[in-house]
Order: sequence, then C-alpha cells, then structure tokens
Amino acid sequence: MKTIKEIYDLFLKQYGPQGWWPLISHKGSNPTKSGSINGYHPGDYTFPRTREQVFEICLGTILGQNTAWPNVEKALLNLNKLDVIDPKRLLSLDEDVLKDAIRPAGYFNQKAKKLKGFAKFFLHLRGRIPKRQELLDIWGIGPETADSMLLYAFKVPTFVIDAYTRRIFANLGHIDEKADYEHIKALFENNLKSDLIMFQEYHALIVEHAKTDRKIKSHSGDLRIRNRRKTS
DNA sequence: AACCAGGACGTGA
DNA sequence: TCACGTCATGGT
Repeated sequence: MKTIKEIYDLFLKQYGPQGWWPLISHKGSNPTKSGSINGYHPGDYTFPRTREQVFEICLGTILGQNTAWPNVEKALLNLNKLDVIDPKRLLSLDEDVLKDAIRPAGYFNQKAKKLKGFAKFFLHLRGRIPKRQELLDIWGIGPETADSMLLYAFKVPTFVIDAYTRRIFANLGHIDEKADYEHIKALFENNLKSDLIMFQEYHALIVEHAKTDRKIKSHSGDLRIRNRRKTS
C-alpha cells in the first residue's frame, strides 16, 4: 500500500503545483488542465499579501461550500464590484443586495447569513489569527471550511479533509469509508511533517485529481473518485 | 435530463 | 451518535 507521502509525490509529479487559493484580485493564470479561470498562482506561496486578500479567501471558503468554483468566482466578482470584500462594508450591505450578488454560488439565503456572521467575527479578530474552535463555533462554519480558512488564509499548517479525500483514501485502504472528519485529518497530520506549503498543495492536488478523474472515462484505478456504479 | 459541486445544519430515531 | 432531508444555482 502506498504511503500518504508517496501519494502526494505522485500527485505533485502528475499535476504540478496548483497555485491555491485562487484570488480574484490576482491576475495569474491557471496552467492546469481542469478547473477554471484566473486567480491561481502556482509556485508562488506569498499569498495572501493583504488583509483584504485574507478576507477574500475566507469569503471564498464559505461561498465554496458544496459549490463548483466558477460559480464562487462569479459571486466574488459581484461582491468586488459592490466593493464589499471588506468586513465593515459587507456588514453594512443590504441583505437582499448581498443575496443577489452571491446568487450564482447557490444557497444564497444561508450563505448571506454565513458571510455576515463571519464578517462580524473577522472584525473582532483585529488581525489576530483565530483558533480552530473559534471558527467552528460560528454558525455556518464546519470543519472543512474552518481548516480551509486556517490553511489558505491564515497560513496555519492544518490539513483539510473533503469528500474526495475520504473516497480516495478509503479506496486505497488507509481508512474506512465512513471514518469521521477528525479521524482522517489526524491520519494525514500524523503521517506527514507539518509543512504549510505541502499541506496547501496536497489538498489542492486532491481536488485537481478529483476534477480530472471525474471527467475521464477510464479512471485512475485505486485513486478513483467515482464510486462504482451498479452494473444492472 | 439527471447528476453533482472544493458542506453544514436541523431533525428524529 | 447517526442517518437522512434541506438548502439552490449552474456545469456536464
């Protein structure tokens, strides 16, 4: 059985640096085959560079919940046009205007509340890096969103687990399909040296692999994303 | 034209 | 605890 680290090396060799987290305020291109658009900055780990970019990433993690990235990007561009990628200005924005702006990202009723709730929290932070539990205590922020914020916005080397991670590593025999989030997270953090850049790349590579694997007909063996379809 | 996407929450058993 | 329904737009 391949180790966690060996799989990372395979993914990195296959797909290259991913340039996460994408920023609408950055005009870099995305050289990878799947995914979309602009904002990726492969090999450049100096982002986020401003407090506004930190906030933008946090908004993106919420808007990205169970949502394809191009739709998140549309929502972020709308918010940017309204000049509300800023906690104070976002909080003072009319609720219905906010909903309309983020509509492309789906779940706009819930996400409007989530964004405002987080904006209030972000304001109270005053530049401090939040604890994981503080984020989890906010309504609308679950483990993956909290870890994504910490890893990509606040540069805390914590591992992000998503549905793909669970499926891939269950297929590989590293975990049980129904292992809970914290268990899988511990598996990665206990078998890898704590490295911000590698953690950022690893999660991004898993997502990239998932996007690639999903669209090709003959999937990548044990690294497959899709569950076996019933052959009826 | 179902199916799913870079999840989280509320509910009832 | 845990399995299941709900939230919603837009790609393929």
